[in-house]
Amino acid sequence: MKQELETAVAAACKKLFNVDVDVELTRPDEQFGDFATNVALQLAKSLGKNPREAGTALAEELKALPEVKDASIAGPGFVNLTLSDDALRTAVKKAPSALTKTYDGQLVVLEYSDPNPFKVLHAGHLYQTIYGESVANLLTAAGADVHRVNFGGDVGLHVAKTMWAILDDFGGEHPEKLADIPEGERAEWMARCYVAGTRAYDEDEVAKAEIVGLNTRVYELFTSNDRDSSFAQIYWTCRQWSYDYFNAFYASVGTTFEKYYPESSTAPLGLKTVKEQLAKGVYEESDGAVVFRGEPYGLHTRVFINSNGLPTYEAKDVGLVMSKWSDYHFDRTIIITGNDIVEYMKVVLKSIEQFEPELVKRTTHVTHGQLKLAGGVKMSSRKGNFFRAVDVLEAAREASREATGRDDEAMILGSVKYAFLKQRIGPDVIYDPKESVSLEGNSGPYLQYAHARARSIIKKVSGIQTFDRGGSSVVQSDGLQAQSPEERPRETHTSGESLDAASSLFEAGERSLLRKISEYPEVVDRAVNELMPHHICTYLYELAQTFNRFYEHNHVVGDPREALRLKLVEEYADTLQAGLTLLGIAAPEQI
RNA sequence: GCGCCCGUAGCUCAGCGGAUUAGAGUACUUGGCUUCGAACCAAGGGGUCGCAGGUUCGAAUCCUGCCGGGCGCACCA
Repeated sequence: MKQELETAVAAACKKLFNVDVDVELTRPDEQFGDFATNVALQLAKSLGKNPREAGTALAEELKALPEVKDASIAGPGFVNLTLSDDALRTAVKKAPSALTKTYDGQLVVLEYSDPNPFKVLHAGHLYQTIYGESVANLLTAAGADVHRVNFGGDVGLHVAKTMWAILDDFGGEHPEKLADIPEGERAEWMARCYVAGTRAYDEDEVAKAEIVGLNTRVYELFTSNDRDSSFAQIYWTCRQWSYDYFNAFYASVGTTFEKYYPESSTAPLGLKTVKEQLAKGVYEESDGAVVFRGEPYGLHTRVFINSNGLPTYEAKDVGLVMSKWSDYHFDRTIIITGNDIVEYMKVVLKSIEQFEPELVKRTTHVTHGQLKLAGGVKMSSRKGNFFRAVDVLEAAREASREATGRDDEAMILGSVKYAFLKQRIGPDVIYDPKESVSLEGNSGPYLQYAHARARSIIKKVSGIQTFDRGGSSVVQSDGLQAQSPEERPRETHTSGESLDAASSLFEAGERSLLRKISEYPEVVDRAVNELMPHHICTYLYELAQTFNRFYEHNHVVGDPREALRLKLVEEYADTLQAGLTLLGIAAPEQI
């Protein structure tokens, strides 16, 4: 609807003023109308006209459009448009198919979460998982073929630190002692070892030297394909424990990754690529290391291969990017990480751009801020007072129990997801468990409740009217693309009245709700284009408020306009559900 | 020191390809449940949009400088 109107407004400008303009319609305050444009203000100068004059002429011209009930000039020169009720109804009916297929047929590789084996899944990983999953849903809705992948360090210094602490704990290379670690405590035990290893590395010179040695040994497990030595048995078992834990955790929050790219697999390719490009002059040697000089591009210099000949994170990332490229030949790849590595990533990508410019052109790096607990508690995975992914969920669970006395997992997950997603991606996120589980205000549970309440109205009516249709099938039916769309309510109750009432088919409250529902595709489009799900959150909350206002003043069941209103409730519930689904949040029929 | 990001109501945030009277939530005050789930709705107080310039008919939004906060700047990830 929006696009058609924009085209029509542009055409009107062409006709009236003989100019080509890109018209961007906005959604003004409801009192002004359904859409607004400021083209008159833009054009006034070049046309040498008074903006109100130009706007008045444009408004007159637009009144002739069949979709437009009213057009008027306002303020300095805005043209406000009000849709006809027919146009509004059509817009809502078409809403599901109105999504712009921005990514139609494109293969998109989405990389997020990226936890390291041998370390803990921390709160940031959870944030990325939730955000990434929502982006995946958005892209899919926009027509993309999305592949979720995950990158993580199964080699590197952090692994050596954990391994050192394990060996220290076991008093040597005793893989048989792994059996003593209870299954449910494996992940936590490894996290503790990492902390112990890190402390030893920082405080004990001897341990530090041993850890550096272990780092090389871990790499050698791969080059020599060692799976049998005592050291290898410990390493491979713990590595698998990590991946098992990741998979279980992701499943519990509703994500499945198609592919893990362990660093051990990207390191050789990265090393090879960097060495090749070293020969071609992209990288250069410096103090025994291989570096990329970023200064000519306004960036800084980074080490890709250290002076021991081992690939650093930089080289592994080169390998990762190259692996994804050869595996998928994607149209676009989106990498989601914390914003502490923005500059780092620029250097890595700039270096790759020197030999694979197309690949870099297709890469988007999205970053987010740190997750903080309300109250200003700081966390550090190094010190061991880390804020783990499970801690976030546990905090929500506890707050929810306190608030409702219940333990509803769908609601708890919805709380956390919504709390994370409602904020614009980028800045730090302050998470307040109590607020997130609150049933009042802009929260996940509020929306889940709003949805369940609407479903219960529908259920109630279907129970009274036609036992034949069955409650469950009614609520399951997708009203937005329903087989029996708006005709039924219209003909039943309103078509007759509408003929003499020149004003409108819908009463004010009904129209407000309908108008709000009609915005859905525009909001999703925007969220897709900006990769920002928070637009959907803002919208859904406004939608629920609009509905509650309608519901407060308009009876549905038993009203002469019941059929039409019921249809509205259905459209509303379907829209709410669709939006929540895009966010990765469950919309139960009952809570 | 250099670079990147961020400063909007007490708190947490929308709005930032300029524009119709700066919006929500929360907290506070008040009113509304014999009626479809009140987990709701309505009303009120609360803002020099960090500060100062600039561009513009018009700036929270764009540009410059400053102040405040976060992060990053060679062999960690």
